[in-house]
Amino acid sequence: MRSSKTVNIRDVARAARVSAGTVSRALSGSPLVNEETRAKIMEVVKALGYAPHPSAQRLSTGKTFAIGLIAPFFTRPSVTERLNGAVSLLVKNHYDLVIHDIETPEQRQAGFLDIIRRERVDGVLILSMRIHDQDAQLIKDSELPVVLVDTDHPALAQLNRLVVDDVAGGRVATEYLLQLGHTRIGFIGDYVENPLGFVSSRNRRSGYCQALEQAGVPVRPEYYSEGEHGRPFARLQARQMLSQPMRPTAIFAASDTQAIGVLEAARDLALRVPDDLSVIGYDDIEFADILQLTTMHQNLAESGRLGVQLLLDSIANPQLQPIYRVLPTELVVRRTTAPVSDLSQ
Amino acid sequence: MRSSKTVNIRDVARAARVSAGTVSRALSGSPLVNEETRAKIMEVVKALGYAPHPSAQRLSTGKTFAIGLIAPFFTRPSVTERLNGAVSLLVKNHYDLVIHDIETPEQRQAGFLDIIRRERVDGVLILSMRIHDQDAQLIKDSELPVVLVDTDHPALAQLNRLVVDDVAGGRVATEYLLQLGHTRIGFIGDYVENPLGFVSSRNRRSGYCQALEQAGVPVRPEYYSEGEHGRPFARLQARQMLSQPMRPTAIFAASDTQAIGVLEAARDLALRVPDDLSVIGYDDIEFADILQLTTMHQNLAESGRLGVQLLLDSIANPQLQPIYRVLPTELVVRRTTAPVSDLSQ
DNA sequence: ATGAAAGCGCTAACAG
DNA sequence: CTGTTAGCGCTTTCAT
Repeated sequence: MRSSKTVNIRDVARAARVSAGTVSRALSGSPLVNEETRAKIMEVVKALGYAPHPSAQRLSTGKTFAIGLIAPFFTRPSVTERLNGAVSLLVKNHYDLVIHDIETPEQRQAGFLDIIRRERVDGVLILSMRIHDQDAQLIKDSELPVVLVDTDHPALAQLNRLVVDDVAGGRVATEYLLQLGHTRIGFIGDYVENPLGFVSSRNRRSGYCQALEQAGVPVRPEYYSEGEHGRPFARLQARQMLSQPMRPTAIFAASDTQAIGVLEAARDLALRVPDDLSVIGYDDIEFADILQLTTMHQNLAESGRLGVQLLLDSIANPQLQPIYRVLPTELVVRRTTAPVSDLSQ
Repeated sequence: MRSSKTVNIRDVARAARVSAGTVSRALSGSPLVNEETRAKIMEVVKALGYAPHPSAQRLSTGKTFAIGLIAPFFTRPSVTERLNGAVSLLVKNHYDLVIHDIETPEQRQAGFLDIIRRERVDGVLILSMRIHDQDAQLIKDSELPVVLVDTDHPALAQLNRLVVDDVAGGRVATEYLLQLGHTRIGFIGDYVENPLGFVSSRNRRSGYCQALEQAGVPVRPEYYSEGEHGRPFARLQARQMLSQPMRPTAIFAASDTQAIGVLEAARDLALRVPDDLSVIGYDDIEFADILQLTTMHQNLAESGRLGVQLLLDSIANPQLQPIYRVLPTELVVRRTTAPVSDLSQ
C-alpha cells in the first residue's frame, strides 16, 4: 500500500535528519553545507526518488525556467524549420517551452495577452508574427525579455531582433531574372493584408518592384497577383497569369510553397520549366532541393537557434545591449531558371 | 514611477473592499457570491489588470493546466503533421503545452524521467516514440494520464492508445503492386534497430513479407535494403538496388520521405516512373500529393487531435475506460505506379 | 554549517 | 454570502 502522495522536501529532511532548509541548500549546490551531510542528503534523495515540485519552486523563486514561444506554428514550412532550431537549443538548456500557436486572428489577441506575463515564463520568443501597434505596447510594458525573429516593429527598437531583409532578397531574385534576359517577369504573392499579418511577401514584392524600376522595366499590374497563401492558390494565380496573351517568361514567387504552385500551373498548361518559363522561389525549404527549385536561401533553423540564444542571454543578463541583426539571404540557382529563349516569347 | 511588482489577489481584494477569498471565488465563477460584489470585483480586476499567478494557482490546486508532449518533433514530416492536430486542439482548450523534443537517444532518458511527474503537467501525450521496457515501468508507476499515439507497449494495455496497423498497411501496398503484375518488388526501409526506435518501418516490412509469401513470391534479400532514415540515404539504397542485373520493377518504401529518395534514384539512373519502375510510399504527407506519389494514406493530423481529446477526457474523468483504436490506413493511387510492362523486364 | 520561521500568491475548508 | 485561516512545497533570511 504505497501512499500516493509524492515525496516532498520535508520527507527528505526527516529521513536525512536535517532541516528542509539544508536539503534545499544541498540541492542547489550551496557551498554552505558540509560535504558529509550533502552526501547523506543526496543518498536519501535518490533512495526516495525525490524531485522538487516545479510550481513551488517557481512560486518561491519567481523564476520559471520556461520560455514562451509565439508563432504560427504549422502554417508554413519556413516557420517549422525556424522552430526546429529554436527547440533544439531550448532542450539543450533544460528550458521548458510553453508554446502558443497562432493560426487565427482571434488567437493573436489572446496569445499575446496571455503569455506576456512575467509569472508564466522567463522570456518570450516571437517568430514570424506581424506585431500590431497594440501588441507592441503590451510587449513594451511587460518588462519581460522578448526577442523578435523574422519580424519587427518600429516601437520595439530596444529589443533583440533578428530580421530578414526581404526587400533585398526580392531585389536579388528579380535582378537574377533580369540578368537572364527576362523582362516579362511575374510576381505571385500573398494578399498584402493577410489575417496573420505576415509581411514577408509584401517586402519581397517591394524588392521586385525596385529591381524592375532600376532596370527601366515597367511594373505591370497584369504580371502581379496576390492571393491567399498556399500552393493551390498560387497554382490558380499562376494559371491565370500564364494564360494571358503576352504571358510572363519568368515568375518570382514570394515563397517556395507558392513557387511549387507555379510549377504545377506550368505543368497544367504544358509549359516546360525552365525552357518556357523560369521560376524562382524564396526560403529554400527542403522541398526546394527536391524539386530543384531556384530560390533565395536563408538559414532558417539557425535563425531560430540564434533567437533562443539571444533570449537566454538576456534572461541571464538583462542589462545586455540589445542586438539588431539582419540575417543573410543568398540566391541558390538550381534547375527552374534559364536564360529567356526566343521560343518562350 | 510605477511599482514593478505585479498586482496580486490581495491588491484586488483591498481595492474592492472584500477579502482575497471572495475575489478568488468571484474569479472562479463560484455561485456563492453576490452578483453586485462580483461585478465590483471584476471591475477592479480589469482596472488593475490583474491576472492570477499561474504557479501559485498550480501549487494550491495541484492542477497545472498543462500537458506534456513527448515526440521526436522535427525528425519526420509525419510527426510534424500529427503534432499539428494535437496542438490545434490543445490551444482550443487553453492548455499550456510543455514540449519535450526527443532527437537523440540520450534525450529519451531525460525526457521520460523529467516529464512524467505529476507536478509538472496534468497528462502526457507520447507520439511516435518507441517505448522501452523501463520507460513503460515509469509510465505505469506515474499514475498520470498518458496516451500513446502511433506507438504501443505490451505492458501498457491499461492506457489510451491510438495505433496504426503498419503491418496491414505494408500488406495492402505490396498486394497492390502484386496485383499490377509485379513480382520483383523491392523494399527500402529504416534500420530495424534505429536509435530513436521508430518501429513503423519494421512493421511495414512485415506486411510486405506477408503479402509476398501469401502470393507465393519469394522474399529475396537483394530486394531488401535497410538504411538510415532520410531521403538521401534512401536514394543511395535505391540506386544500389536498381543497379543490379535483375532489378526490381517496383519498390515499396517505408515512408514517403524515402519514396522520394527512390524517385530521385530513378531519375539518376534514367528510369522512367511508372513505366520502368513503380514506386509506392507511406504516410501521404503533403509532398506525396505534389509529386503525385502513390502511397498509403493515414489521417495524421486527426490522430494527433484524437490523442489530445482522449487525454483531456481522461484528465477530466480518470475512471474512463481506456480506448484502444487502430487508425485506418488507405491506399491512394496516384501516378507513380503502373502495371508491370514487358519493357521493364 | 544548520535550524527556525517567514513568505511567494493562491485556494478551500470552516465559521459565521 | 463573506471573512478568516491554514496550507500547497519550496527558498531564503536571520539567528545561532
